[in-house]
Amino acid sequence: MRNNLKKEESQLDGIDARLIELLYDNARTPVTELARAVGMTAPSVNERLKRLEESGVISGYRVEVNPLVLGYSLMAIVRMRQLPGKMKALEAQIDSIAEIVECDKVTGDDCYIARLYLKDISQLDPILDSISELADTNTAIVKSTPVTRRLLI
Amino acid sequence: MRNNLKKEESQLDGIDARLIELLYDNARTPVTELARAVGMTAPSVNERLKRLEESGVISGYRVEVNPLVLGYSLMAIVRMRQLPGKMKALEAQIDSIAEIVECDKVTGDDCYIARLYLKDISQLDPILDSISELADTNTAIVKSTPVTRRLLI
DNA sequence: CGTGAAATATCATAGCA
DNA sequence: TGCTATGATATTTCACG
Repeated sequence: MRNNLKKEESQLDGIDARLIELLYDNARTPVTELARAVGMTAPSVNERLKRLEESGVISGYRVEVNPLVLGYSLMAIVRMRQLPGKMKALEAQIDSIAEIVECDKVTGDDCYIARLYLKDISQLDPILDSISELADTNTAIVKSTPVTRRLLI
Repeated sequence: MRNNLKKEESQLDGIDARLIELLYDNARTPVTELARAVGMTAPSVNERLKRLEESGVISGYRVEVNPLVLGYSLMAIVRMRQLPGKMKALEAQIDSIAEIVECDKVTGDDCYIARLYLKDISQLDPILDSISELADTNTAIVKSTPVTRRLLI
């Protein structure tokens, strides 16, 4: 994985866009099948994928795991505002909590917004307690997901 | 993709967990290479993957695209509270905005929390305007991402 | 950037432990 | 559940337009 990410917009042609859509649907689709779908040969598709990877457009291929099936029946979104002088400690604490799968630092009154999976609601309190000396928190439980993470190209 | 998702926790053995980690790192890793990594033969790994897919633990394999390289230089998190009687219209509007790549409906004062990509800051106002008759909004710009979406198993 | 062809590697299935 | 064996596919490289 190279590091020559372009900051400027690298526009995709129709075929690259289609390849990415197909790989978003199933990242393990064989190159030959991708080639059939876009009306090209396997080697050309292979080269296109290499270019997309090396230019940084494609940053990876990831398996997607269903947290529900693993017993994580709740998702929560926790907004945090660190207490004075506690920023680094808060970030370390956030990083150490495995149930936090994502966290952004943002402008505005809330400083951090994190996404959290829980096996049941009783897990929430200990986790929030472990943060309470570092930040004020505000927790929302996810009831449904009108837009599931989707592709933007 | 079958639909026999188990609601109860289906615990992974060490090998399944390792396979998922390897596929989280690179979902296109050939089965033979996975097999080498876990000290098994390709057919057995293949069967394990099938089982993980059919039990719903693995819900898919997705390409990951770097929005920065495509010119989306800003990420924002928008919290929304729908105005009376506008819930369905708001959900439809949210769904129609391609830049919103994710949206959750949550408990609490904010009803919806969405993640948004922007090519530049001037794109923000038109998008918020298109929502303003359906919901009150509160927007935070992402400054950094202390925890990038990570695997929970 | 694309192709065809050939060498190498991988996948899928079936039969057995 | 796992392994070996095997035929069918897929990937990769290269010479060439």
